[in-house]
Amino acid sequence: MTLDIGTRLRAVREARGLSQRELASRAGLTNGTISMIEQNKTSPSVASLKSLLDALPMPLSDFFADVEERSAPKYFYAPDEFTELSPQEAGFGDGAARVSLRQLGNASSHTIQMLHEVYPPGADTGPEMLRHAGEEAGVVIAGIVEVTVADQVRVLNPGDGYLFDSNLPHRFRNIGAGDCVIVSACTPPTF
Amino acid sequence: MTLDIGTRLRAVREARGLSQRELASRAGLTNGTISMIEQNKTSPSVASLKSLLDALPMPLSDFFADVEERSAPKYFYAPDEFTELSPQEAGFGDGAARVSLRQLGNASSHTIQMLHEVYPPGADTGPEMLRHAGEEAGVVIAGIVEVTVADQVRVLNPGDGYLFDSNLPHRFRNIGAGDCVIVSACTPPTF
DNA sequence: AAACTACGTTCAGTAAATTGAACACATCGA
DNA sequence: TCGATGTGTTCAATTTACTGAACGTAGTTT
Repeated sequence: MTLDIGTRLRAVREARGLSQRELASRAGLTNGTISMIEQNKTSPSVASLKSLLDALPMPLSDFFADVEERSAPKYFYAPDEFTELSPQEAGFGDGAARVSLRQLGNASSHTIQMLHEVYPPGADTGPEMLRHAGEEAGVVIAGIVEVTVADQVRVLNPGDGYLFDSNLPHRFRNIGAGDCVIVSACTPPTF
Repeated sequence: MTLDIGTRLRAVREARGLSQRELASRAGLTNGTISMIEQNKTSPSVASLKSLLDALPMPLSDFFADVEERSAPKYFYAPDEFTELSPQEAGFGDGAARVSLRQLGNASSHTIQMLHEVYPPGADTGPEMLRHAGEEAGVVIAGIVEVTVADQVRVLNPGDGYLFDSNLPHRFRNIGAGDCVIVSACTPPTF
């Protein structure tokens, strides 16, 4: 529970000049429940929280907008805090191994999306070219990848980079014997 | 539970191309739990919902923003759906009876705030004049009220109305023998 | 002081969310 | 056709949220 709902609820309750018991009776809950929620001793069900906010009144989206903006902004991420984006099969060729697209943070709340990508040998984004809005750039960390952008085809080795408008049709293909690792960035984030 | 979290969660999960089991393992929950949440058979704890949204990823505020905007807009309110605003004592004089300020809907998501006000005999907003931004207007439904606005004092009877800039100091006092009922509107809503 | 009232907190008991393992139904390849 | 793998659902067991009544404190009234 890294989410401080308790102090947020207490703040908005006191801003309305309500006691725990008053709010409880309006929301159809008990004062003890509110006390424990405000101390972050329990994580209320969404239904309970909705009852409380209806009695204030305040919409859930406003409540969480403030909760999330007050929580300390996150600047740093450990490897296991990246979120895997590609559940779907993207492997081609033999092993049908999976492509890994691990995203840094929550792109939907930022204007940039950074990915740590791993393409197993033979992996291919497919002959049907990708196109989407924005720009993307990347650097090859390990392995060998063939990148096609519009009418250009280029083989990139570790240390090489790329940068192009995402509207241009493009394709990635691991033509090496080992995994290909790329760190890339897109703006704006694409889903 | 008038809040359709289930279909909302299912929509965003499927938009990401995730199965219930995949999302469950990323969020540290079980597939059964997600199934029941998506069918609205349980109301998840905020902690659980946060885990699920972190794994997508999506902020809680965005999740509920869509939930609430998709729910049919509410245009009509029964008497018991008004929310009481004034827990604090406002009665003066003898009985120290309570003023009732019942608000129509959720003013914080609108630009107008409508109140159904009941002042018991002797009730008084106090000699210290009120001032706040916006404009307010009202109609007296029952009883007799003395209204002071700036340097003007006027006694209003049922059917009478008022309209003034809320920045002007003002005061309401029930000088009748029975309850005084007023329906009023403020813009923008004041808290 | 004593008695009253309103406040937030605590805790055993109850109700509900969550688990873990089953189930039923599809699709795919041998 | 048969197993293997994928999907979502269901259900007893367990963990957790929630209740209801207690408690301790602070401020007022008598």
